[in-house]
Amino acid sequence: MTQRGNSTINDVARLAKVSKKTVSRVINKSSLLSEKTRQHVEKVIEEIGYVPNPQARALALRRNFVIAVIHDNPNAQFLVSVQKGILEGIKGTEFGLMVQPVDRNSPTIEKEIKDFLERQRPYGVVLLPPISDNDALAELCASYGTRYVRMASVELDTPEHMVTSNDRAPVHEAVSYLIEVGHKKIALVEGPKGFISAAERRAGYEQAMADAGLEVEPWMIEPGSYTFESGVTAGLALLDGKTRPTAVFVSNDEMAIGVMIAARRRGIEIPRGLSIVGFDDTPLSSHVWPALTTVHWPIVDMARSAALKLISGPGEIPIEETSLSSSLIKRDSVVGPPEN
Amino acid sequence: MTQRGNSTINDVARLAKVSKKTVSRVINKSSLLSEKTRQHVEKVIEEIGYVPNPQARALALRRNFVIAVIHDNPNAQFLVSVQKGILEGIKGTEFGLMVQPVDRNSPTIEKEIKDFLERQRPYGVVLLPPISDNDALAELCASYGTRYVRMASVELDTPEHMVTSNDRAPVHEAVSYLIEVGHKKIALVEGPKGFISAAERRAGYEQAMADAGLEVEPWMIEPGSYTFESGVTAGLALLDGKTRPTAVFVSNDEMAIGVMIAARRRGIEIPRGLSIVGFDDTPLSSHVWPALTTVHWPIVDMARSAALKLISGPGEIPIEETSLSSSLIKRDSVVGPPEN
DNA sequence: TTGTACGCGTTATCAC
DNA sequence: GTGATAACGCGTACAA
Repeated sequence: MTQRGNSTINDVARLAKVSKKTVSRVINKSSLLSEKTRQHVEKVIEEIGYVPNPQARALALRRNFVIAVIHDNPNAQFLVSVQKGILEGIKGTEFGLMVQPVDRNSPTIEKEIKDFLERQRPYGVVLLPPISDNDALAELCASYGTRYVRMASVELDTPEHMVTSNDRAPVHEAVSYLIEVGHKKIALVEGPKGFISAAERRAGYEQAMADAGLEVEPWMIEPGSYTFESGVTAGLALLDGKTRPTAVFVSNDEMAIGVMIAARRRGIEIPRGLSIVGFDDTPLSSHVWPALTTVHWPIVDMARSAALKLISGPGEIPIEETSLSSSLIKRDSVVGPPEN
Repeated sequence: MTQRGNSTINDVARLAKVSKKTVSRVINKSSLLSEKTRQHVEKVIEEIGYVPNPQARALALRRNFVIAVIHDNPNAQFLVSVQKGILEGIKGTEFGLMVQPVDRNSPTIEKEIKDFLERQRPYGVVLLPPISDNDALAELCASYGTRYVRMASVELDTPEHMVTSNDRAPVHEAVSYLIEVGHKKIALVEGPKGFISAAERRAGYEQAMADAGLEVEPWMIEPGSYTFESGVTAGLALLDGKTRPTAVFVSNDEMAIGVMIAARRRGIEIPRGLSIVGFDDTPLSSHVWPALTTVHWPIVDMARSAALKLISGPGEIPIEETSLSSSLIKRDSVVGPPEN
């Protein structure tokens, strides 16, 4: 088969007996063109199967059509949701999506990102949590003239550079819900130290407890790292402690599943013996037994919004997505506390 | 902050009082250079913070440094594993990874891919199942001079264009294992019609049954679509049937989790009441209760191998990854059949 | 070992 | 409306 895309704008110009610029105008749908010329040129383009070379365009325009997501996040569902959202955002445009993982704990993280930026020069990047809270990385992007948007649970930057979810309020709602159905001994499994989202979710928990006049005792709080295993560990610690909680808010779904497993190991039935609320609303959460009550986190929407912010011109502010609020999804992992 | 990467090779040449070509040689580490000149030029590069423009390079070299994964696969864990493998394969190179989803059921799938190829002109693409079995799509890539590698369960193309896993043998092993521990009424939950992997896994099942002199009766086979929900449906159908299986091989983990849920709904304990074997060995499979016995599918290795095939020159054949065989991971979802 | 001149395929300028 | 001509920034023959 003859290889496509081997003809250039010059070939078209020659065959159509017009100038390169005219062909360029046809391609870019310039309005200053006689209908006759346009049709003629389009016919030639069609005939020889010409397609513009994106690399040459990128050079001439001094920009390419690539946006990248830079992350240090091992959670598969989260990553795919983000990619889905960004792809929705750039759908119908010329943009494509690149993915670049980095190592948060590496001392060379800045160099990793630098290298990536230099090698690919994406038009824009979206920074995912937890590395999105690193100001130095954002500045690094800026120093290359690369547009960036940061996804986080707190406003860390100017609005044009941020897509923010409010984690605190929905967690407050979730914990309040536990309190409403009668729980008093409500534990918290935290996210990793240093993660903004972890701090926000903890704040929501503490606030809800305080608002209800419930004291948060030290044994009620277990550390976690957003992984399944850490959820199991935290769950076991909670269940093996002197005092047992009757309910627990777990800072993400994956850990919540871990807590469920821990409960099973101790022969505790959920939700009778322990009510659980998670955070994220990953597909997983409805695939376990019992289905997990959790906070829906609008990752896809956030990612779409981020993409739109990146590709929209400086003037045209994208319509603010108003549905970026999280909400409590009530399923089967919560009931009132056991009588006693 | 002054913006990086705004200086060009000409600036360096002028300041260093050498020619562009000499600078180019320094960048590309040509050996034909006096050490003195090299150091001098490198100093200037350092001073003005010059970094080569990748778009210009791409134009001059007539190739960019992007490889893309094209897929129509909704499974998050699978996608992320593939991305991980590819990224491992291109680590240390100049390549970056793009992601392009397409709609398998859309009549315009060829156009979608065409548009993507024209817009981005990746150096190479890896085609994931199930669309990897579409010869027309592979030819499409070839017609643009884009290198491609197809991931599948069967050799569909020449070795340079294929990364293949053998699904049949490990499924045979898995079902044989069920037979060994005493099961006779072993059901199969199939993958979607038309998927090569589904057919291969079914073949492995049937062969194992035949080898053991066990007959596969019609009620033993339930359709599925690789989704959790279809697993629940298939599981219920199996359990509500006239005859109940004592074990079931489920063609992927997600459906296997669905079958587990179905069993719970019917009050059947796993593995006592029903032994289950899955396929994939996703992290999920060890996060459920009981932990799922399953077939480990070396997706990451396959993807890495695919990337290496793409970026290696026509001469240098990459070392064949020998560890691309799947293997049975025994966990807790299988015991012998109940006595009777 | 280094430099000159030109090509890569497109867009932008500015005159016609 | 249209067309020469010059960027855009880097790589490569070929010459020196």
